[in-house]
Amino acid sequence: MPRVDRPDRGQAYASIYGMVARIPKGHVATYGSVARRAGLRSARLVGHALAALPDGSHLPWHRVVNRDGAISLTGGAAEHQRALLEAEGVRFDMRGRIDLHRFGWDDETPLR
DNA sequence: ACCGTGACCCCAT
DNA sequence: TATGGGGCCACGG
Repeated sequence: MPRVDRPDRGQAYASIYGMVARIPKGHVATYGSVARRAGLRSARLVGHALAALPDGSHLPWHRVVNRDGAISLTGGAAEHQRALLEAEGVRFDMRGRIDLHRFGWDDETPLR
């Protein structure tokens, strides 16, 4: 019997991908919120699952950012993600952060 | 099996 | 606002 609070990797990944697919265009969700919505307790697992996506994936992986509203990817990939978001209307401030009060999916509030 | 390393997050100070 | 420490999970050496 699999533990309900710790589903196997396949279940976890499926839940994560399902939630990411629901993020509306022009909005973003955080790793932590995706994890919670998917019934998981690890935000890291979300990042791990997204990193495992094939290049041609239709999933809107770029709509997932960290708690600060910033992009967690490093190097050129970060600029790619930012370009994809800006193309759908998401704005970044001077410090490269997104206002989650404005663009966060479903009442996502930073700072507790 | 142990340890380090992440597309992370939360709390206390 | 900024650190430090702990929790979380998968992977690779």
